[in-house]
Amino acid sequence: MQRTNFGEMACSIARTLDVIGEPWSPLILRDVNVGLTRFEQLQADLGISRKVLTERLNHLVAHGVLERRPYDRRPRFEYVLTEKGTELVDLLMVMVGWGDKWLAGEAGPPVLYRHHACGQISHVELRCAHCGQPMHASDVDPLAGPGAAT
Amino acid sequence: MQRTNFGEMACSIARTLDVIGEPWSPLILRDVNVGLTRFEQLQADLGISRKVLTERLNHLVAHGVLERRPYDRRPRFEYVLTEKGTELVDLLMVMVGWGDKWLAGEAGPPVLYRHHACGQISHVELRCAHCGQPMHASDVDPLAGPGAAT
DNA sequence: CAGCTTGAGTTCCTTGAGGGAACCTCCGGT
DNA sequence: ACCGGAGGTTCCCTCAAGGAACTCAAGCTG
Repeated sequence: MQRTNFGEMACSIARTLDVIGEPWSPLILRDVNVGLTRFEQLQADLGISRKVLTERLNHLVAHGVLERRPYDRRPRFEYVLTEKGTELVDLLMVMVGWGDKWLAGEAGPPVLYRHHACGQISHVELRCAHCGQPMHASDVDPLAGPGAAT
Repeated sequence: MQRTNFGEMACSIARTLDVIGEPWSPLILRDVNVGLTRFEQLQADLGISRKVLTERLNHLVAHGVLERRPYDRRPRFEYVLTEKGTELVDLLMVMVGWGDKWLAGEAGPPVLYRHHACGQISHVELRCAHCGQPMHASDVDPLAGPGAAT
């Protein structure tokens, strides 16, 4: 499958997909985020092929999303989120919000989140970083930016 | 490639990936969102194989993200976002935010967004739907929900 | 009416990524 | 010296992505 190169496109969505666009990567980040940081843990939890897991981890490390570091004198490694990777978890939280709302069905969401600041079970909402008002697709106008394609 | 079935997992991230987890789908939604709604337009803009585009569109329609509807007496169709699909665009906006910050490089972001409410060039930020304070991965505790795996 | 055009797919072939299982290697413990 | 476990690597097989050619229906053109 000669996959199209998304990283070259003049689009931040395509570029982001070049980093985590293949379906295992978000699940790897989810697991790393909750403390499943080792190869064997990830493989067992996800049921992913060891070969593919190796590829994904290398890819995520190469893109600066994860950091591979030893945790023993033996050759043992764990994968931890970098700052760049931690900010990607925002994306996961939005996926959770959408999946909980539209795909959970009668059983309800599999996981709930309690917000530290208010102590309530809640979910994320998109706001404008400038004025704090809600900011969805219909609330913005796109303009050509400095990095626009020629 | 006998792909793993993400839809069956008790995880809203995996379920969401089952719907838009393959890398073309977010780009299709992006295009549909900005008015490229017809088969030929999508194919030309994305450079995607016609076969794969057909598969993706059918998949997105089957999952209620897009609606296929005729726009002529001839057999001509356009794809429009449903409410479910429109809410998925939030995910794209978060991807844009991350890509702009971490992947745009020296050229800067390819597209800027002006927020209607304040008129400023801005980007999205995650807030708690309950109290309005910032809500990121480190600000929440996960709890087992009603739909948790047995 | 015959023929052309256009949008929207469908078919077919080739390539290569994902799955799965077996294998390898390094190192500390006994 | 042997065992065992973490962290991969190698191998083969299958099936999805790419790409180009083909089809089909409806309107338009002369």
